[in-house]
Amino acid sequence: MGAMIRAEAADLPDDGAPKTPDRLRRRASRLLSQLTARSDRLINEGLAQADARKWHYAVLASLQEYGPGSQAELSSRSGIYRSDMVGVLNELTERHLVERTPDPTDRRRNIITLSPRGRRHLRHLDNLLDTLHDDLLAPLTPAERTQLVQLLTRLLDHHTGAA
Amino acid sequence: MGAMIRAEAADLPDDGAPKTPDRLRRRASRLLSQLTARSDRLINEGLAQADARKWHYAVLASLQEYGPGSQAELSSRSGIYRSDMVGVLNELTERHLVERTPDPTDRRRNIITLSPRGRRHLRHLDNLLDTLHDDLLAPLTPAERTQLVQLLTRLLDHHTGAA
DNA sequence: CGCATCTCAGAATCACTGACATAC
DNA sequence: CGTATGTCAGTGCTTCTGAGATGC
Repeated sequence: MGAMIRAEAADLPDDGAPKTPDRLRRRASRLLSQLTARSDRLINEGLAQADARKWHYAVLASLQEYGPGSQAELSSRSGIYRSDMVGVLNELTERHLVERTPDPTDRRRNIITLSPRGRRHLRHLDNLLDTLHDDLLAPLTPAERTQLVQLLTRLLDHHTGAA
Repeated sequence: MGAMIRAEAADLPDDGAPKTPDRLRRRASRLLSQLTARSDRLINEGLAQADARKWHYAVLASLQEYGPGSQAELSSRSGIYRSDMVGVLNELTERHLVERTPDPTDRRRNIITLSPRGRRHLRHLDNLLDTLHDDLLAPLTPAERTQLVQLLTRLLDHHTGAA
């Protein structure tokens, strides 16, 4: 039976003896990817109930914060690839959340603007994401949450700036 | 030009005015997934130079810490799906890092054991991962690193236990 | 019989690349 | 001319599902 094998295993935790017990669970890279898997699922499922995806939010929020822009500009703002932006904007225009109009001063470009309906939708998504993050960060105190955000921000800035 | 559009945007940061400026960058879920993308690439590329992948490490380390076990047991220990464990173990046995022998007491099972060569390889991977994590966590002090690990651990435990 | 184990085949998703036409 | 833009097609990887064969 499995129980027997497991019992044997407990008796023979190996000779080479890991320098740090439990090191598998404590590797930051593993914690990050496992937690992110959970987080992504939580966020995706939550947003799906509002007929949205996380890239929708990224684009809408960046439009509200920085104003209208070309698709290439939206790409660098939100971190989506130029090639994937096309599909996201197709979905957003289908839902009449943004408008995609040709730039008269540069006919290669489209100017993307947030529609009134998009603005309303964004408010909805923002509230939705607030509650989803409450769930995601449930075990942490407010102080710990801001600390986590700070630590992650510093790491991300370091790796996006340096690379 | 793009500069013009961007200047206009700065003048019209929008009426609805986001409750929290910069909220896009501060969403924990976004920080997590973006940082994890960087982290995963860093770790994968580093391990590739040792002809390894992160699942190799997970399996080898769990074998050293908890001793031999069936494939199903290794699955739950390391978080890999049973169906994907097959391929990982194929790679590890090809490299003679583990041995896969049928369980005499239950002929459905294989018992996986760490080979001497696997033990040596694991030591190598552990050192490699130490330096990779030094790079990953470079901007943080030792105290901050352990704090990050603690916060992430608590979050992960909460979401694996509850679900 | 129901259940567990190992295995394989394939779906679904995502980050990412390459190439093209058009316009600057 | 070299470069930027929007678009589309397709790769590679990973997570995850489903089903079959064998043995309990």
